[in-house]
Amino acid sequence: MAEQTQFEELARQLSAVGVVKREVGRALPPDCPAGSAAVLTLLRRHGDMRMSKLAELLAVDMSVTSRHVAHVAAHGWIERHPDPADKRSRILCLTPEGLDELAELNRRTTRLLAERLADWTDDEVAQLIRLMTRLRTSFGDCRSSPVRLPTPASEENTRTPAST
Amino acid sequence: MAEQTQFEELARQLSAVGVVKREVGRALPPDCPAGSAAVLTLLRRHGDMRMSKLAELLAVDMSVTSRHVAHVAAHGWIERHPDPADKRSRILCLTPEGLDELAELNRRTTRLLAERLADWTDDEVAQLIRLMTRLRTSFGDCRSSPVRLPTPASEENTRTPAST
DNA sequence: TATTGTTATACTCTATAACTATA
DNA sequence: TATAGTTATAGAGTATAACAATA
Repeated sequence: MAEQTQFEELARQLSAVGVVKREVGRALPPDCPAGSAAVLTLLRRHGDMRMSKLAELLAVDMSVTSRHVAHVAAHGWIERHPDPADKRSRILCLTPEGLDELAELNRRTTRLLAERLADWTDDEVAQLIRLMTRLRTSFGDCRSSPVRLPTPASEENTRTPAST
Repeated sequence: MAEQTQFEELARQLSAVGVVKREVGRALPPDCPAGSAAVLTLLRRHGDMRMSKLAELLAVDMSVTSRHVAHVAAHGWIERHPDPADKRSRILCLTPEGLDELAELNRRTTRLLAERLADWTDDEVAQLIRLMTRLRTSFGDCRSSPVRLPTPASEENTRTPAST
């Protein structure tokens, strides 16, 4: 167990990391805010899914998820198919255009981070990733669990069907 | 230099850490949102200062700083004194009530983090703090530099005058 | 009756621009 | 003319509550 002073310091770090988030956000395309980017990223990582599952992965209320998804769908980056097993549900699927947008997102964020973290070693970045993942796990965020990564090579929309 | 895949993953971690920030935010007193908490914390850490200096430490626009400061001042947690050296400026000073509020903030955030991070070692927390600090440094955030910590024992408002 | 998803409303945080007062 | 700070406005993100459709 760590000391109290450490927890105060960690709270400050959490409060202050917003400046990095904002700068990464400013690097995104103008029509793709951070919420949309998160939707696209999670859909590629976890495959097709329902709204409720996406809300769980985003760790925000489903009403928030609904708005993000509506924005992403309006741009043609995803499609909402009816769920044959439950007519209340909608299955979210990335489109080829969504994959293109995702590639552009990754280009931009990767370029920015590579520039700013040019003097970081591979191991340091890995450690930061590991500790941030663990932090989210400790706060009960299901997104921190390992997931399958679909091969981004295929531009075809061959997502697996939603599991629930 | 780290690999591209790592940067994509780091971008995801930055996007996802919001869930932790939100939960810490929910632990704050209802009349003290995160922005106010940041103002109080920085004033204690760095001592009395002008608006422009606080905006730099917060790493947000001065208009944002002005609103946070107005909220904090309305609660009596700080006072805005005229700067004899420059009539345009205002020197921000923590009040005893502000120190009390700060103590309450620290109690709450510390309790939450101690609960959630109960299985973390002292060293792990220290490493996360170190890496997050370095991350902000790499993004040019001046707040990441080491600062003097005033003795929190005294409840008297004996801040040092602003340096600029 | 419970669950899935959407919409309306409100609040926080942020940035840009216009403005006042002073340097 | 430039700078310190405030205020108005707009936009993104979030949560709660009310709602519709379905289970």
